[in-house]
Amino acid sequence: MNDKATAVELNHESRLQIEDHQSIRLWLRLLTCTNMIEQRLRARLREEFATTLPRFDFMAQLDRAPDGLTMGELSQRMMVSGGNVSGIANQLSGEGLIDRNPVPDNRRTLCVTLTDKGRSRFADMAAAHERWVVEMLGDLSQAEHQQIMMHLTKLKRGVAALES
Amino acid sequence: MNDKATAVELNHESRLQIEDHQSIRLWLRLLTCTNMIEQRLRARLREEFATTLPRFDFMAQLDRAPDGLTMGELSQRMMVSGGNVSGIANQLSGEGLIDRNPVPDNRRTLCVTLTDKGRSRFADMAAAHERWVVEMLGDLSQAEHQQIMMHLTKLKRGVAALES
DNA sequence: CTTAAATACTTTAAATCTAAAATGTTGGAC
DNA sequence: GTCCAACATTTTAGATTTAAAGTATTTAAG
Repeated sequence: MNDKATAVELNHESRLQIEDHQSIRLWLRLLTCTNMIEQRLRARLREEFATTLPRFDFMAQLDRAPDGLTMGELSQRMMVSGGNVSGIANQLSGEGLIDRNPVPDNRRTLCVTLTDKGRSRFADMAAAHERWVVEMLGDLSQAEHQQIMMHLTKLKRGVAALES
Repeated sequence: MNDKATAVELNHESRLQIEDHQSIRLWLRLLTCTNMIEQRLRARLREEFATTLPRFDFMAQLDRAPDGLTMGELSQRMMVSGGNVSGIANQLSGEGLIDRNPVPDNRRTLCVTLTDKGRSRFADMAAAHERWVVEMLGDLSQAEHQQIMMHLTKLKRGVAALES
């Protein structure tokens, strides 16, 4: 990338026409920010840990849930389809990073947990991941953090409250 | 989806442990908001226009650039890989929605424009798309809009300014 | 002029993702 | 108890995505 200033201009919200509405602008700005961060995290995970964002996300969800999660819970939390979760679970299970445990009272359900190996592997990645995120969001002050959080919370509630 | 309140809780930032840092929380909240909006837009585009978000985005970029865009410009603005843009261009070209014009001075370059059919098709989708976005972001006041925009602008600059 | 590096784009291979169908399980109505 | 709808997951088929390799063109250095 030759010219950073140019690169910044050449994404979603560039050259919006004046009559484009404010909501659209806000949505495109949100999308651009998320994409920029996501692409950097994706590249770093690949370069430094030879893994992918969905695999990292899968393990992150499990790390936050010491009692394990069902496949359905993982699907909801990762906001991806169930079939997708099955595929990633096959990989991680094959590599000995997770266990899929039967649940006594319900033979339909699987409870997924990190193995010791998985938890230790994730710990390394999580520390780096946090450094990267802090590096990217570090320009914002504590107060700004809180304001954006507040606004995004309201936004999220509003979207979630819509029907369908 | 049975219980909206439950669904809202069961995504990326749920059950974060106390020691998780604020930047991570903010990033996950950003990701959740974007994903929620993106999934709704994706579903609506499929249901009502039998198209996909990347195809819509491709046409939106062209609609905003009356003189056309090269494949490389499209790739940068859409923030996706070049190969991806090639594939979508093949589809849209096959459906007569775009033209790929040679550029006199540079035989490597293609200048992509919307056809009349493409521009008219896009106009319908854009109107609906804008309604959907306004519906989702409508809870926020004018002042809140401006504040979030300001913050996201700062965030975007900060991320873009990082090396690599 | 010749060659090599850079550029613009396409192709390829592999992973991811989705929606929908299929499989197996559970629970309640009757 | 039987049946049927709901549920949890996997499988399938197809589209999308990416990174990297490949092709063709341009630029510029020697």
